[in-house]
Amino acid sequence: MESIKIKDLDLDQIANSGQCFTWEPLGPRRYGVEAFGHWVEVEQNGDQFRFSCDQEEFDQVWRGYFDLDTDYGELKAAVDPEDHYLSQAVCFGGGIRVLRQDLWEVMVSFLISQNNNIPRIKNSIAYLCRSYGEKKYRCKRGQAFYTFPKPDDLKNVTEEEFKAAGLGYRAKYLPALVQKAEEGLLSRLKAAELSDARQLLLSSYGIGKKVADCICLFGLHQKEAFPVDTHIQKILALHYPKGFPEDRYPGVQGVIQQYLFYYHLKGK
DNA sequence: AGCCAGGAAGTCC
DNA sequence: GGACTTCATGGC
Repeated sequence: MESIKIKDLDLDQIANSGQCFTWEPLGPRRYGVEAFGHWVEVEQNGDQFRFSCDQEEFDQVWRGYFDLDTDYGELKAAVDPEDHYLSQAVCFGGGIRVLRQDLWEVMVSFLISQNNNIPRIKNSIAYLCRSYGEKKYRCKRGQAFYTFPKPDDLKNVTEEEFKAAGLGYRAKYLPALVQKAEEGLLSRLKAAELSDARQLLLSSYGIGKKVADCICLFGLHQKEAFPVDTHIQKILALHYPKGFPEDRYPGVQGVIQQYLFYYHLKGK
């Protein structure tokens, strides 16, 4: 595919934003990305991007995955200019978008993420993909890649086997989630309102408020979800002692949350 | 070496 | 319903 211009997208920022864990760094501003059984290599040069796929796959898979039909410039322009911390955060991480990832992959990834660090989460997920995902090839005679295992691929995996992925005490949560997926949890989540989706998730073993909100935001693309993790807690305590003014950003709180999170994670 | 990690369940009161 | 403890273990 020929080079295309995309605004408000920075691959390095997204790769390090803690919302996706399987991007493979291939070089400067260049990543291999797997989603929905497809593989693509993307390279960035300023606001110019090269996708290794053809136009049809781009329109069918990657335009949606990178959320390219959403205008993030408009959203950023609505940030309160008197909110200096948020303004700096947006300036620092303005190339972050909320990806439209696979729901099941997000559920498992963030179930694993609790009280965990991002490099370790990536290692665990890579292990799960290698062990239980489908092996595919980037192109004819190309290098192999592994898809994220589906619920069916995991239904006979024991807690002990999950521990081999380095999940620690989180391993016991996974068989329970697989079971719920087999019982149709995913389709119910997709059909639910945000508050109902949250409740459904909260009733799953090992999923609490923060993980539920992450799944709503990253897996269901409910951008009003505002996950509060350790980083956001520290930001709130320091910069928003009266609480963050979520009301000012109706429907896009989750995107704002991402700017704040990334700034605290990678900025100073 | 020791602290921390995109927290949640269990156990008190 | 809140505060406090426990939970595995790799990364840095």
